Amino acid sequence: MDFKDNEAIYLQIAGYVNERILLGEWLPDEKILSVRELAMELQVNPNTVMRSYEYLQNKEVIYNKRGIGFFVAAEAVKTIKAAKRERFLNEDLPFLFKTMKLLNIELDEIAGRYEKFGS
Amino acid sequence: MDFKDNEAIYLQIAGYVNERILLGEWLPDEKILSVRELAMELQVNPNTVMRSYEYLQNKEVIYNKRGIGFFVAAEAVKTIKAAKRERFLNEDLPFLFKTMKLLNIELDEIAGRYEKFGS
Amino acid sequence: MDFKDNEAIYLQIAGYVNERILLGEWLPDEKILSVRELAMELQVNPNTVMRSYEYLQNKEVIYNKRGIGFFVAAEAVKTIKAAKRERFLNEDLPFLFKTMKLLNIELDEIAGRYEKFGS
Amino acid sequence: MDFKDNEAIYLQIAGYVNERILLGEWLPDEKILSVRELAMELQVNPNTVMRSYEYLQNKEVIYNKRGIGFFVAAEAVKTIKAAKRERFLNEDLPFLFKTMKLLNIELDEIAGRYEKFGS
DNA sequence: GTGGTCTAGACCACC
DNA sequence: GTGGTCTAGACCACA
Repeated sequence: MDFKDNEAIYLQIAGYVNERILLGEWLPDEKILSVRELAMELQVNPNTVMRSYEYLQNKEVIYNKRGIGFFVAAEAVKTIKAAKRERFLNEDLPFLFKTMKLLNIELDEIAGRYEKFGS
Repeated sequence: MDFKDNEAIYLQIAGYVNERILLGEWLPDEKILSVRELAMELQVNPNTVMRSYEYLQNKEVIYNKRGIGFFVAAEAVKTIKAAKRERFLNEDLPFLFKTMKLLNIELDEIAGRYEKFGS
Repeated sequence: MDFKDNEAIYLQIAGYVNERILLGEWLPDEKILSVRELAMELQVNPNTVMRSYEYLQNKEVIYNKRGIGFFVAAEAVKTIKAAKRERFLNEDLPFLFKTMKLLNIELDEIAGRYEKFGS
Repeated sequence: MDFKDNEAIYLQIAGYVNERILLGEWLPDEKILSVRELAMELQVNPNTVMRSYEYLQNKEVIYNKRGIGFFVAAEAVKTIKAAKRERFLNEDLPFLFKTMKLLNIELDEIAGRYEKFGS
């Protein structure tokens, strides 16, 4: 994993953890990598990973058992998707529509491109 | 005008200037507000507006006559739209499609919301 | 039994043992659960229970017979209550009064809630 | 200001800021000390103050204007008091009542001490 | 072993 | 000047 420059590393790590949960690699109530382990794996300072975990804990995506480690929250997938949906509907879509009107792009064209869209 | 938290203010101001040009409020080769005037209007530090103008000058949306002020570039509208189109096709659309798949949102739903979308 | 997040688990376990003594479930000079047994019961690492027992031993609530186990001190109930009273008068009450003033809560309201308070 | 040992310094600083707001020393929408300034004043590392400010920002007690500083939220006093009330009613009071029953302390006695309570 | 906190010092974008 | 992020390294309580 390599990091983009325009987003804080700890947020990118949080996103990375989200992905692994969404992909089902890390299951509910399963222990995730310890702060030090993930820091090693990502070649990053443990403090930075710690910050990601704190962030995810606030978002209720992971929880902590003291002295043992961090665990995937039971509702993690639901929580993550809800957050993404929220953002998509309230921010991304309106922006999209506005841009479409401005550039005179119709839904038909979008649909056409959607067909061809693979991944 | 109030500013979002997650984007640099000078970029938001640049966007605001783009809007006024696109809306035809500021016409080609017309002088736009001076740095100080716009700073007053937006309740912002003049340095910040200056930075926006420099940014827009780089993008060839405005140009400068020394000692007089900044002016809308002749091709400003075309330039702005080209940039937006570029970004729309290469970044926004792929993101849209990816998110739709992830959240199980179909084009129908997008279309439905597009109908209701006013402004 | 499940543990709160803001207090060390070994202290919560100590409190739990206190409760059982106060409730008369464990009587003076009676053997209490072994470290391993209580650890099993509470789904906790034996080290942690050991720490609770050491703590209670310091407080003279329980005592140890080497090779046999831990026993409720003869004066355990008196000791526990004295400690609670001490803390109540010197810490809890002043805090109560301070908070009442700050939040404009009168004794009447406290009394009202006291009525409704069951357990 | 000197720090207790059993609570994280950044939380104690957050409490200290809360106090100053409750006392009316720092008013709504007023700029508070910069991270570096408060760090100097309290003889503490700026990172630690930063952490306090982040914490208070999450709690919506202060907000940030980028490049300018942190400001007291308009509803800060209300927010702080609501949080304190919440905790008082749901955690402190039940504990208080339980202890009273255990120690055979009646409300009368509390009332008596409340009279004498000065500060 | 785990997380949690703190310090020191650095660099950056932004206002 | 402001906050924001990151690193390095330390120490601690807890399980």
